[in-house]
Amino acid sequence: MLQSRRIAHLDMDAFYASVELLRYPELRGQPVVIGGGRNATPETLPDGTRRFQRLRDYVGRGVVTTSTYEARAFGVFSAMGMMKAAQLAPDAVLLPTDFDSYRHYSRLFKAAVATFTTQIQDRGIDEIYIDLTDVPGEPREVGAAIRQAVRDATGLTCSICIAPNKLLAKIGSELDKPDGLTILTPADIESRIWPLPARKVNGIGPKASEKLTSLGIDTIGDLARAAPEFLQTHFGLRYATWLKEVAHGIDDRPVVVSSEPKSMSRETTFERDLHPRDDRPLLSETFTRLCVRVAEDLQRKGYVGRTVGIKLRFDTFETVTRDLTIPAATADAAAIRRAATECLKRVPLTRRLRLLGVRVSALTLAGAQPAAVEPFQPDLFAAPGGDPAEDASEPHA
DNA sequence: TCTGGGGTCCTAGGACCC
DNA sequence: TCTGGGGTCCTAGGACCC
Repeated sequence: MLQSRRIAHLDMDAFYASVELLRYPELRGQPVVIGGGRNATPETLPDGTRRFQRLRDYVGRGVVTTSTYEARAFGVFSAMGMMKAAQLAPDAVLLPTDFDSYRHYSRLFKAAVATFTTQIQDRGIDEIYIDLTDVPGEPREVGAAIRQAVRDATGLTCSICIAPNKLLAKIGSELDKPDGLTILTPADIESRIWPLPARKVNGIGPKASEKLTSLGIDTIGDLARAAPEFLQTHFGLRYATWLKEVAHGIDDRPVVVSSEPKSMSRETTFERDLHPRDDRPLLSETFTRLCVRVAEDLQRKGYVGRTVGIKLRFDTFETVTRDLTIPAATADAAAIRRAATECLKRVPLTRRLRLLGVRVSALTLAGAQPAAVEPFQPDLFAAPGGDPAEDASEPHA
């Protein structure tokens, strides 16, 4: 029996928007939306006041990255198209994303938490899991101390849940958001977890929750009460088993302190859909630029990769990928472009393109001596033309 | 008034090997 | 003149997350 664990999930409150409010305190209390990119940078007037762009002035294909709680009151949430958000909250202030700033504050809050323990799992720029099992003190006191340390280091608030595992900690950190501290024990599952929509479980996304709803399963409690055979019929054994476990708050996944990247990619959505023939020069230039950027990312981080892939999205939003594994891992832009071009040849290019992407996966550390490109095989010494048995096994014409 | 960009993990079929 | 079966790699697509 595994020793009972104490796992925290820490989630920064409206992180990007809150960082922007540190820079522009005069926006506090207003609906503010981050996203869209291009040219939403505020203008500073001669008298020192700033003029902000409003959401109503936005034109383009961007989506909302984050919004303040005031903007959310208008129904503006992450991943919503900006044009739609502008309909809902035309007077909201629009700010461009500034990842450098967010990364800066991300490092600050993670460093603050690291003074308590090294058992931290990164979950992106604004959230972490923390294994507090070996950190002394009552959960509520430890949680309060961490939140205070984060606030002292950044001026920002976060929400924390401390629970027996990552599943419950993740669900729980949302329960008293923003600026919340939640403690969950197994005894709280029925009262606090079961009433929640199944969608709140990390791993049950839009597709699965829609299917569950169509089967009459709305809440996590419904899931707990559903017959295992019923779930298995509709979701397969593996997923059904997992659904049952999460409904009962069971999750043994460890807090993973470090991990190696598996892939690196760059992609871009065009401002207008591009035609493979008419816009060929622009497409070609973009293609090269994406290869160069992926190569730079690999080199900067010290990785090489063996599998090169492309991603195309057509004007219909249909998306296709192709990839190719090459003999030797590389971080060279030209080599990546050559392989990506081979991939491109395997896609019929007739429709207009909305998006183009380049990815390198099967990564290894660049410093590491590569495994022999071709594993040594006695067959290598066979006569050209390969295995003689091959001809013998050829079917009769 | 359509839907960003950077990732991870899973599934499934075919090739190929033993 | 019969079609087993396990393991691994490669490829494509899709769900999901932040």
